Amino acid sequence: MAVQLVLTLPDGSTREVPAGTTPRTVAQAIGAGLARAAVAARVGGQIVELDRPLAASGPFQILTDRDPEALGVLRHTAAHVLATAVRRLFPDAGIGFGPAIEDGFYYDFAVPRPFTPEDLERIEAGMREVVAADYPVVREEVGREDAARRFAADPLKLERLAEIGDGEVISVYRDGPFEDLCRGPHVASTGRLQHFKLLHAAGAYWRGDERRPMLQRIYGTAWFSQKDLDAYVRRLEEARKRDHRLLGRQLDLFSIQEHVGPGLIFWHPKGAMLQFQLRRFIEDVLLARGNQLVYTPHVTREELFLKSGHLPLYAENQFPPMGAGEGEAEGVRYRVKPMNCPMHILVYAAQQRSYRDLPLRLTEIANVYRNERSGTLHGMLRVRGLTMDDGHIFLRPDQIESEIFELLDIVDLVLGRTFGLEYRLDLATRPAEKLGTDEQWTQAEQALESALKRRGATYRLDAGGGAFYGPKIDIKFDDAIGREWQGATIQLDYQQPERFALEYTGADNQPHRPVMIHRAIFGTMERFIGFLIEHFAGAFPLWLAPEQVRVLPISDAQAAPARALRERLHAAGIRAALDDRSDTLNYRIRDAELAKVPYMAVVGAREAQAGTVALRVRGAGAKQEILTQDAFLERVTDEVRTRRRGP
RNA sequence: GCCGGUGUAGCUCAGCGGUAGAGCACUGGUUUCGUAAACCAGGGGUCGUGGGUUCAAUCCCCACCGCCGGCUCCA
Repeated sequence: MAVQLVLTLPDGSTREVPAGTTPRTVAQAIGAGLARAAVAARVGGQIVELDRPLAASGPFQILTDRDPEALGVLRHTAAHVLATAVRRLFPDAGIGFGPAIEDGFYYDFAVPRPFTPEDLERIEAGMREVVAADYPVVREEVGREDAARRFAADPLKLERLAEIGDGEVISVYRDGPFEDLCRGPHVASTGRLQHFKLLHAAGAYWRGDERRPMLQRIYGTAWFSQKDLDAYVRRLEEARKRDHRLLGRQLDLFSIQEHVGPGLIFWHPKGAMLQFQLRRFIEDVLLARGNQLVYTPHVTREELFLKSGHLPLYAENQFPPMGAGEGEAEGVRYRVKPMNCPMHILVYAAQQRSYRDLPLRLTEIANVYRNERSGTLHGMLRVRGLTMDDGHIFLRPDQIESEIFELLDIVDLVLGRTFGLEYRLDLATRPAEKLGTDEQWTQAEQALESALKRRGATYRLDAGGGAFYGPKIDIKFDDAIGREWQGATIQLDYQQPERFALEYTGADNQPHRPVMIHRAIFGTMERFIGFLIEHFAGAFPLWLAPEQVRVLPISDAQAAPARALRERLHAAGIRAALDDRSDTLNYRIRDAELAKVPYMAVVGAREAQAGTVALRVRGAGAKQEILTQDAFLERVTDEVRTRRRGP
């Protein structure tokens, strides 16, 4: 007589089954429809395949093709199907890892030559054969020696096997001819995979370690329906249209000139206007909150960065020394600065500081240069010449929490309340290699955490992700294609005040060492504006738009009144252009729409007569609105002043 | 930096071992127009750079540079 298990279903009801019953049987007992839609099951907290015998009582849920977790299971199997096909075509291919990832899956292979696009086509066709064969995906638990025998020809798998602890289950999944060391779970058979597509191949270091061999990774995507697959492909296409590199050219915002150098941005007038508006905005915000502007040199004697500790540690990311002769000017080696912190420290240290001066908040929108590795450059999102909105705050340890709280508020004011952006907060704590005492770290981490909690912010814990000099809060966002980038950052630093022997005189008339916070709200103008371009798809809110209004006379007869309207707008501080070219109105409207100008003010005979404008709003199509010039001016200036997000 | 792909006019792209083409953009002219492309004409390219093979290279080979997709790294 088997032991009876009690399963608690999601609706709260319970069901008694003998131990060893499979989820599939339970699903069938609940209903034939559910059994058909079933992909996997959640038992306790764990997702298992449908044919895994149940061993314990507890919460139980059948996952169908409507549960997001089920998609992960399907994609994981898709990775195995991929490996099955690759092994068939390339029997000697070594296998690495093949997980499900967001929107798809990949598998890494050790092969003597990289896959070609033609290989991918053959492999995808091979996958369709594996699907058509509808191999059951069979789980087997094996002993260590058995596993070692099975994967004797796969050194990468053996490496993984050696890491599995003695108490842990070693499981193997087989579909047809292919066997993989794998934790699972999987769908019941390869036939379940129908709607998939291989996307591309790329090199990837084994275990993400650049000292280890490079494997060939094949990426793919898989969905439960053709409709979902099509929607995904469309989503990728839409995302590509928002790419800031494409829009940057189409809207004439910026360029990168090959003969000047990669990663160096030319801000064209329209892009420069974006940056100008953002600078004004952030400087206003910071000045209103007790920051002081400074300007500091772009180059320095190299010793400064030796003292700060950047050299030689950071040398790989710095441009080499400059000057006459062998990297020297008058016998001294100069470097262009990759960071501003030592500069701001010198401003702090230029006079004696009292505890009454703290927090001392120095801020500078500064250009710095970093010799980023060539393969990492990416439009404006990753550059070599960066314009940081960089600030350094010098304070007493007891001021940390309130200052962090204040900084988080500025971040939310700028990113959240002004732009309506979604961003994530990561609390990065002490790494293995660190400087400073454990007490300092504990105090610092607690200060960051309690500031986050006091704000009611949700954040992820990035354990061990802190800098060697202190913990930090990183603010991250996604670009159009879904890649994650770091924008704002708030970092505590105990190290540099130490290295530069910074002091302030306390109320006790004794010298004390201040703590330092590095902070950036936008991060860099390049990355932030690149991100904004993608976020708004180039259709910037009025206050940011390089060109806010375009005045369009219907014919030459309205040239004078149209010009007068443009002058009125200029006088009101509005960036207005006049398009009185001899092209048709339709042509000029199309031109303005493509340039993503927020407002088109059309002036025909009727409007010229009545002192009105026929207003066309970007993206609103032919819907138009007739209003007086006064009303129009008021509306526009009001929207600019309040930094409204529209139109 | 590493792996793969790629580079033809300002942009998007076609082409091919016999020294280059389209659309858009630009310039000139005609058109004066009521909400997403009027018409006609014209100018514009050392085919990324440097070597090599060849009677002849934009095309084939090599190297370098840039770009794209990943990996690694980071604001």
